[in-house]
Amino acid sequence: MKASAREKIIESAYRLFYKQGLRATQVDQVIQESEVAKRTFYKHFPSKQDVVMDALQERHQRWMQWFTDRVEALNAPGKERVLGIFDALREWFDDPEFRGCAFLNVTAEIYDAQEPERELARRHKQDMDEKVAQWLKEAGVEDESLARQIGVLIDGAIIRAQCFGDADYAQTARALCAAILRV
Amino acid sequence: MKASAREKIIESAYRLFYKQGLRATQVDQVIQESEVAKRTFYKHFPSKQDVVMDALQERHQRWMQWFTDRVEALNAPGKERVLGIFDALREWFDDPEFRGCAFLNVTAEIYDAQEPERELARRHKQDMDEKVAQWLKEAGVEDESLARQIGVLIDGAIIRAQCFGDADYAQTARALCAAILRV
DNA sequence: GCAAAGGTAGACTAGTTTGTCTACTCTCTC
DNA sequence: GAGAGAGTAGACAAACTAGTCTACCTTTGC
Repeated sequence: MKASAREKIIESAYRLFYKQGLRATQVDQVIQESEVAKRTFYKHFPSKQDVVMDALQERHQRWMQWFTDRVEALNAPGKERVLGIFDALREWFDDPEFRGCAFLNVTAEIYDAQEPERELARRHKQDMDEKVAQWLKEAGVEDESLARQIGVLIDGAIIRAQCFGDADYAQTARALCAAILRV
Repeated sequence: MKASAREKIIESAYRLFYKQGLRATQVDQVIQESEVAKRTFYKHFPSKQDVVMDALQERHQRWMQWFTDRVEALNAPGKERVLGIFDALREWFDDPEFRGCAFLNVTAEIYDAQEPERELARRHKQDMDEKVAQWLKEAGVEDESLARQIGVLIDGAIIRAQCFGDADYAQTARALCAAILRV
């Protein structure tokens, strides 16, 4: 069952855009790595931005899936599940491929907040926050401002882990989270 | 007292690199905005990276100065001064020119952690953390892990404010900080 | 068995971007 | 008043990058 050209392109784009960033990755590089003809590439994606958007959508879906699965797989009850977020993050930070949150990177790279990539980044964070809010609710936490606070903790931990290459920031944020949950 | 060509270049580079990012800003744009001859530019800065590094150094110095001054100007005692960090941040977030932390942006844009720009970004955060640690010490807080936690809060607030264009994240992080300081 | 859909190799175009170079001017200081 | 130091205008070279195009091949469903 061979992968279609489109799938191969998305796969390479997914990898390269995350690894190197949007601007630093050339269309030719994506074409080379996906082992596809230039013509074929442009048949599927009329412009670079098209492949960027598709790769980001893919990233969003896969990341949310991983995040949800990983946290729920810990099978921890109530507030412990919320703390489990940071155990999942730690695993991510330890991955040698880890290079921060693709969407925070996009936010830093694209300066115009109106661009569709930026819009997607906001939606990604919103979806993440909603998942957190759901877990909080399931844990019996009423205070709705907590999801927002935990959002700050998650992104703070991600950016610090990326900046310093220090996975322990997951633990740092976990301790903060435990404090506000009064666990 | 006219500004020297070098000063004009640094000033434009400082502004443009922060506003648009490193890769998105062309040397020609810096030259145009600084109203300097191309020849003059290359006499002072043999390559783009040279002007990038100098502009980032400038940014680091000015930001640290602003941060220190602003927090200390609040003239709040003890732990209140530490909380004042987030009041200062709020003012920054409200600035229409605000586009996140230049050094977190660099971290996202430059994927090779060995590059000198990335090294400078780490030093910037370290200097910031040291300042926070100093204020904590002056507030009589013994726990040394707190500076690290507050670092996460600061960067989490910055990145969220940037992503969503929502200055209220300063308040969100402030509340978290108050919780761990038990104020 | 054939038409349509999907894929291929890679030359080529047009525009951009970094950096070089020539030839010249202005303004101090000794 | 002459030479040094700093600056100017902008043409030019070289490399890179997004996207186009021609001509051809391979698989698959009917």
